[in-house]
Amino acid sequence: MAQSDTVDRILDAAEELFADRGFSETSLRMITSKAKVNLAAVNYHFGSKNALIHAVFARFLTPFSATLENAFDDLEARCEGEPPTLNQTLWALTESAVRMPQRNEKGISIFMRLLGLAYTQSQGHLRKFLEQEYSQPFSRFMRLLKEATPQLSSVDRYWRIQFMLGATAFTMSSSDALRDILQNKLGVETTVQEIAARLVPFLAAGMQAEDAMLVPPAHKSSVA
Amino acid sequence: MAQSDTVDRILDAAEELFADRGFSETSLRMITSKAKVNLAAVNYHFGSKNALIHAVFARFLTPFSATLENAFDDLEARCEGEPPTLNQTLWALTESAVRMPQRNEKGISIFMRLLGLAYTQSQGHLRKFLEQEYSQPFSRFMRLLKEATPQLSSVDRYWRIQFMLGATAFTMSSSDALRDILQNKLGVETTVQEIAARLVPFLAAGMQAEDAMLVPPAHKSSVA
DNA sequence: TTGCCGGTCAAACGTATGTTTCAAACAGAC
DNA sequence: GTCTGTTTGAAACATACGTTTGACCGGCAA
Repeated sequence: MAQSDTVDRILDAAEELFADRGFSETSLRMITSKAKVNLAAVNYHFGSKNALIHAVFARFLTPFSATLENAFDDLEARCEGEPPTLNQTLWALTESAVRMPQRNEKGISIFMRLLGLAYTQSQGHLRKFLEQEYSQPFSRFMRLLKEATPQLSSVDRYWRIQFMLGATAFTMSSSDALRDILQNKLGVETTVQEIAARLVPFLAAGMQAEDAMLVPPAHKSSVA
Repeated sequence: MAQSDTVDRILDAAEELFADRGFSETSLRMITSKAKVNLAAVNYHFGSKNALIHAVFARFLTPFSATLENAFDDLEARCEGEPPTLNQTLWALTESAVRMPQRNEKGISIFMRLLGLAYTQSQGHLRKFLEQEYSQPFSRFMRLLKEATPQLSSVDRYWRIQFMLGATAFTMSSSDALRDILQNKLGVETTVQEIAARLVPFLAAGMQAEDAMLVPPAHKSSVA
């Protein structure tokens, strides 16, 4: 009943509300009333709303980055010196995300949505916090990407990584809404795992597209 | 000096601040002080903050959707019954965006960033407004995409369109910052047109990737 | 001149926010 | 049981927000 209960209830409520509505649009009063906790508890246990946001991210990002490091270790061990392929690298990332122990069935999509928001919403303090705390697995991922696409120029690779990040962050940040639309329009249920499974081939194909052409194609030209 | 000046100054300031910081994080007082205009002017000329947001979008979205319809008309006319290819359709869109008359050099990236925010930030009123006002060119683009990718299932196509939107909105929305990073890291200058020229092949390749596999690949499997 | 009206201005309104305060309740050690 | 440090509770605080008000200005028609 002591600290851990209140702290966890606050984190649970905050996580869900942040994912639903964003950070600025979620007030401490919404959080504390959803958590059935006194308003002052947030500032008592966390110090400030920003610190609460950091705590929400740390709670899933710290174990996730550990899982991810292990996945990368395994991958590199299996490859015995050969650099892992692009597909392998992307799958190591998505599998680590999907296989994370989840607090409830919405765990993964909340997780993804929060990451998308972190990129999208211009919360300077959040970006600083994430860069300070989790730069290592991020850099390692970037290195693996580089080794998996030696045919790309640095500039091409740079931009294509941005495109991948964008497709991922954007899709995940609105994945609930997108799933709803899909269900209403086509009557199809979708899990986050399936979205990820659709996303990875898209990213891999885009990443390995023919060299970017710097002029529009002639009329009536075909693709491929 | 009369109405138009104040109205435009408010729109200019709001557009830039919204693109920089998001909607909820931008107060009317920030806007009016940047625009050097009295606080009450916003409510006088627009009625409310939400209506101002709508006006900001309408100012560039209305001419853009007209330009886009023309580009699609031209494209379909040139194709004489044959459905335009995916590459042609994507180029028609990007060219329309890039060729729009811009108020300043940041015009395009602000434009893109706002579109990304509209999708990402959970502003129900905005989504409703955009759907009501601009459903026609959007539906037409969707139809062209569908005809250009008959091999895809509806569900695959739906998700891949989301991935394209994400890569585009995300990249363009932060293209200023990304360009700066690129210049510092690699010493390369980049224009929005060049980014678009890199983006289109990435999108086309991703859109036409092999069917999504719903399980991770076996170890050490290659891509392509 | 007079009257009017679209536009601007400083000031205030009511509300919601994050944060702080301080007394009460609690737990565990002695 | 008493003491001590920690956690909760209701209330208040200061601030920022979107919006409204009513006085004021300037041009223009009558």
